[in-house]
Amino acid sequence: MDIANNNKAITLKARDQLVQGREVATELQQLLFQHGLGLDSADDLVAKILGSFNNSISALDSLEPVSSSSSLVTAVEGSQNASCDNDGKLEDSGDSRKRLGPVKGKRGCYKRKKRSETWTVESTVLEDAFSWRKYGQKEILNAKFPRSYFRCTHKFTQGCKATKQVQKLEPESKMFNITYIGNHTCNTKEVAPKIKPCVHHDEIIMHSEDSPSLTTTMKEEEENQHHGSSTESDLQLVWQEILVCEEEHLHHHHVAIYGCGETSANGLDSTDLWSW
DNA sequence: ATGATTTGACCGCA
DNA sequence: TGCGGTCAAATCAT
Repeated sequence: MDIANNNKAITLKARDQLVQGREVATELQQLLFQHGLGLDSADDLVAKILGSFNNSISALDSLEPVSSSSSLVTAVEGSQNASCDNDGKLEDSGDSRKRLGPVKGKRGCYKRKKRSETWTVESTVLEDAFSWRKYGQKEILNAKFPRSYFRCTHKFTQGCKATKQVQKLEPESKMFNITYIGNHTCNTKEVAPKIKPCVHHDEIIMHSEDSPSLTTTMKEEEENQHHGSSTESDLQLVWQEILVCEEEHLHHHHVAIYGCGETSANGLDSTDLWSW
């Protein structure tokens, strides 16, 4: 019944985020210009980012002509209520190695995470500033490659709840879809700074429903506040579709441009991890 | 010896 | 009921 309205709201929300992202990218462009950092590569990158935002917005507009985003909030909030029964207790899903499970000797006795802050990155490299430990891999329906599951190395020592999922996208490309779930609560002082401007993140998408801007993506790790929304997965879907679109436009550059050689704490490397 | 990864089993949710 | 996420024993790497 309300599905159409909901989809429309999601589209509007996605568009809103894109517009904000475009604005911030524009600011970045001006900053680069003003501070005389006019590196050609940086200018090119910003121009591409802007182009991607414009293309995405145009694509959305062709689907759902937009005059204003005013209806967005209420529609989204409405659907949010529908399933937002997050009681907050489910968060500590896998904190204990030995589950206090009711049935002894049974594996997989756990509480599944209901919802936490999630954002998706498409990148050609898997490593980042945090150290991760792989805890699973699974074949995903309709996916060409299995999905790998990582948790923070400090999960048990510091109770860090951050996890990430990594999935290769195309056989011939080195592009990975990396989904980060939850914020790091571990002490990361000793590790590398978060995300540097020259990062390998060719695309950054997020669907943390209330996040003000696409460019705040990686800073999400510093923010623990979260307001649940049932539209998160829908939004992610939208973002990913957008990405696929953009990817077709830009993927030639993506593979070529990045590769700063940054090292990760655990030396994750796509070639090591994905031997297929 | 210790920590990381692999992999099949199991559980929760849609 | 099936899929996706997590657990944990077995195995591998250092």
